[in-house]
Amino acid sequence: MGRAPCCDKANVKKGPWSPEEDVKLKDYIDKYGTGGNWIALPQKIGLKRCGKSCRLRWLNYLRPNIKHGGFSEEEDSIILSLYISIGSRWSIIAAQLPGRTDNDIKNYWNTKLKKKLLGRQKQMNRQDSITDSTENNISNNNNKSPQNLSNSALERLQLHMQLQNLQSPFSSFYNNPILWPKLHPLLQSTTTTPDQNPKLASQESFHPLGVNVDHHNNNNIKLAEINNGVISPLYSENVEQSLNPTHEFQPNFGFSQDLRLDNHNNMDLMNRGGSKELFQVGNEFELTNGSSWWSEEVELERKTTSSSSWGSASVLDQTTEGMVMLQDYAQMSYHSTV
DNA sequence: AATTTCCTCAACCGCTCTAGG
DNA sequence: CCCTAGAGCGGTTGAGGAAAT
Repeated sequence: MGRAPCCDKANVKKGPWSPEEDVKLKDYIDKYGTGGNWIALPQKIGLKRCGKSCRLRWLNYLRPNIKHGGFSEEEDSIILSLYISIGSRWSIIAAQLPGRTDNDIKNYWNTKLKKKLLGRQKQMNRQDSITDSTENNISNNNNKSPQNLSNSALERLQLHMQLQNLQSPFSSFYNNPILWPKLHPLLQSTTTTPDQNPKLASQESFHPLGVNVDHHNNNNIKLAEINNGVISPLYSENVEQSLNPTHEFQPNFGFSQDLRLDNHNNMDLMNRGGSKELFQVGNEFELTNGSSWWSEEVELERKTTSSSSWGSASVLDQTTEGMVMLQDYAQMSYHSTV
């Protein structure tokens, strides 16, 4: 029944590593490397440990250039930005922070950073009462209602809203490009900048925690930020790796099935029927159905037909908000269909 | 000073992904 | 294709220390 264990649990030591064990493991890997086989490694060096445990110990603690504790404001900002963008993909977030491990970042987020941002007096917070009721919905049913939104997505929404209101302790991050996350080198080349687009250069404010849009292209999904019209790819991966291929990615937008962003700042909303509507980023959108963005009837509506509406900050903020909700809603819809 | 509660973080668990046969 | 073993990942646990009572 079930999967065979990766090691003989009865003859394996658990719990904290002793200094002697650390030395054995580190010395061996320093000299010979892992040999590409963690499972066999503990036997080779006479450690009564599971191979997975050795791997974890090496990656999270013994590996050279590991930093522990003392997260800087810049690191906080990067973690926050990426968490809002991609959720709890700790390994991806860790890849943007040299010397940090996914485990470290995960612990730091769960124990400190999240509390710092969301506050700690849940029961006294009106928004958290919404959270609580939604959590109950999550645990009490498994229907396809958007109320099944994950805690992660809710947190991300709360964080985004707080940051929109400049209530975040990291508000300086918004005004300081130095603190903005560095893009992965592979993504940098495709970033659209104001230099490349004179129309964008005229935008005075730049909103680094903008919107993430699912960008389908040749089996790649890209999460991009739209910051006052400036499109900055944040992260990409192969759709076939990230999504179960037997389940089609079907954001339940009501009228749209797919959401695309091309290199000319155009966003395609693919209708279920195959036709598509083309919006240029910067057009006005609004969410209908009041403020209950997780409600089942949420849909996106194009407010005006103006194709050159790069307008005021308030319009752009509204656009941003709507798109954030779109993305979260799409993620939720995908999860609920699996 | 003793006890309880809270917090942190290293480590574990179980699942998915991937490569190779 | 299918199966299997190993790697990798994210969620969770629990020991130990700190803070509160």
